Amino acid sequence: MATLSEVARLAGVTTATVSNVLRNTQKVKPATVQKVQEAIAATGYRPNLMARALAEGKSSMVALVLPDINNPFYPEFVRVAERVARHRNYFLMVCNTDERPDIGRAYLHQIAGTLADGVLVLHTGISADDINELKTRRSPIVLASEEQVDLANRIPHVVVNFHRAGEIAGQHLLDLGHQRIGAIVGCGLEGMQLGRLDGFKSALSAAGIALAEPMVRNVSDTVAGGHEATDSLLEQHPDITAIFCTNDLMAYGASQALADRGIRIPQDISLIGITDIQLARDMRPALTTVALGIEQVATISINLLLDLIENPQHEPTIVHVPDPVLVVRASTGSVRSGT
Amino acid sequence: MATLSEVARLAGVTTATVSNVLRNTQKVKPATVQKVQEAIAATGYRPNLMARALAEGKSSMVALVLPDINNPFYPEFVRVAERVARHRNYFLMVCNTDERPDIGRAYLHQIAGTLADGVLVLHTGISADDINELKTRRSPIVLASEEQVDLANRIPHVVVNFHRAGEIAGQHLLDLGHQRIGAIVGCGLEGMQLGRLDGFKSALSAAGIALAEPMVRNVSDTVAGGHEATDSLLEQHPDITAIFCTNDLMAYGASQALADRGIRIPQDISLIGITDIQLARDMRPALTTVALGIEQVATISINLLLDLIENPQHEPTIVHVPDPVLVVRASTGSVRSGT
DNA sequence: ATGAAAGCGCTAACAC
DNA sequence: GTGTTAGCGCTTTCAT
Repeated sequence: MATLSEVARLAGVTTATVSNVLRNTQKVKPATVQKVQEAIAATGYRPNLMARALAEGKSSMVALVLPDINNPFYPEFVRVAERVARHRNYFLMVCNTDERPDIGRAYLHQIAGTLADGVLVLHTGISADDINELKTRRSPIVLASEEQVDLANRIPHVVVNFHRAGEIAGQHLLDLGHQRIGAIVGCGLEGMQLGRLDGFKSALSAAGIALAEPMVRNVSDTVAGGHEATDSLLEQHPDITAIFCTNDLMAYGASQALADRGIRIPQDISLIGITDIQLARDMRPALTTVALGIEQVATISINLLLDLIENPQHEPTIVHVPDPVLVVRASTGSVRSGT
Repeated sequence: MATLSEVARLAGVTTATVSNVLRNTQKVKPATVQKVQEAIAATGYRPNLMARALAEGKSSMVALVLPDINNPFYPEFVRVAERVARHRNYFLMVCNTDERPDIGRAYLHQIAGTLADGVLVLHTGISADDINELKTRRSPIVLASEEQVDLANRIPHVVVNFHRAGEIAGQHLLDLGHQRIGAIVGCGLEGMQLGRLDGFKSALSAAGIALAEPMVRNVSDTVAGGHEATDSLLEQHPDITAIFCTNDLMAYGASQALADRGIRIPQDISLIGITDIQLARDMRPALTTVALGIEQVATISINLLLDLIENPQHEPTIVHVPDPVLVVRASTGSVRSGT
């Protein structure tokens, strides 16, 4: 692997000149540029990014730490984050913690400020204390799409109004006349998805309907979790007319459980999720859901991180993404007509 | 961000000693180790991995370049690759090319040998020429799970017997009595998934059935692609009794198209895929498929890459993974009884 | 417009 | 055991 000085020697100039050719083409005499470029081509030279990073004090890499790359939400997020990062000349390094906070912490310790210029942390169960401990070193860390925002911990956040999402879902079911509704709540690494449930409950109670505790099921945030929770719900409350899931993946599981029992959606039971992942569009019946705007959240999050890298702030920045919006598809219908 | 020399100064030793404490604890006197560790704790020191990589000539990072992180096959692959890499003390850097070969090439040029000690390339449409051009520099590149293996290009390969997978799928449908079968073939970045189709055809012709060309559909390797292809197939060949898809994602799309038309699986039409992604298990009816053994392929691939990094070979290594296996679920049934 | 030289933070001989 | 001394490959003043 050719180095800068080999190129320099071959071109009959010094490394400084080659370095200049590599970025500031204007400073160098055209004839020299020519010679240097020939030498680069001849040697097949490519800059050693590690050495450059050391010298510049900046790696142009950012890390995205996430809990479960198999949960389709994350790949969708990664795709847009990677694209934005690339356009801003950063590499995106995806770190999967496999749902283990200790792995997330290890990544953070090793990477933040040494391999990556900044890191975006997504639901990995890493505590604010862990992050603040790392904050001593000058390398921004931003938390995206957190369930609950703690302003006291002084960490930059991108906040999604999950409460509102739950409320919208609840309101939609109420509008369709549903009153006996089961709720399936995911429990990710950061605990129950309580904001979403609270929003849902508040919509119901505003309409004078209290959501009985036994009609709530807490399960893992997976297809299997949604399936089990639905089975349990159906056994104890066969009279429910709708199921609310705090995310689409569990709603997909719920739809399978209903299909397995020959229960029709939405004629017998309506189903609503939150997020609007691709699967929500692809499944049959297509899922009514509350779209969080993955593309928007990802774009805003990665841009915030890159902005903070290039332009450090003293005050922790909190960015709110636009409110979620209802997307009506085929999985919800009126409680009476069954349409 | 504290550096080695600050730690050294604080501990009253030199950087060499601190460096030794960081790896070869045995060489250093316990009392010194103690002092150094206190200094490390006091300063919150963490090694600068870029500097270390420069000095060691090895970054302990490997890159995984893939075309579409949204295709569920890849996250499943990534999850196991990351885990294996982590256990072998490497970071895994996931690079999504968004189906664009030029992005893949750019990643390779920038990363191979400078940021990463090696790179694993998955179906990204990067040509062997591109890779061989990079090969000058000493940093292994391995191609995993290629559709077709070209031994002449002298690049390490992990090969999957796609032909056999197609054959197994064909045989299964034949065993169930199917004769009029539609085939949906994905066209990824590396062209049609021809090995799989060839295997399928060879099973049929061995049984004396020729697969008519018009019953083959080439489409993009997505849910939507599978859906469209199924619509087209059904319109021109309403009498088919089974559909073979070269992967599960398209089979999922096919199942939606069938559901949309009120066609029952497997009573009216049987459906079989290839790969065995999670979705194949989750969908209803659960998909009969030919399992490629994602976990196995990923493990073998990443291990090969790491082996080559730690132990360079002159001859290009070709590793074959075990043959695919049939997984019978609910989407296929006998052509007569419709069971 | 180009060269000389210092240094980014760390590792690795080799002395002592 | 611990210190000294070179680099790793690049960028970046500062001279010339």
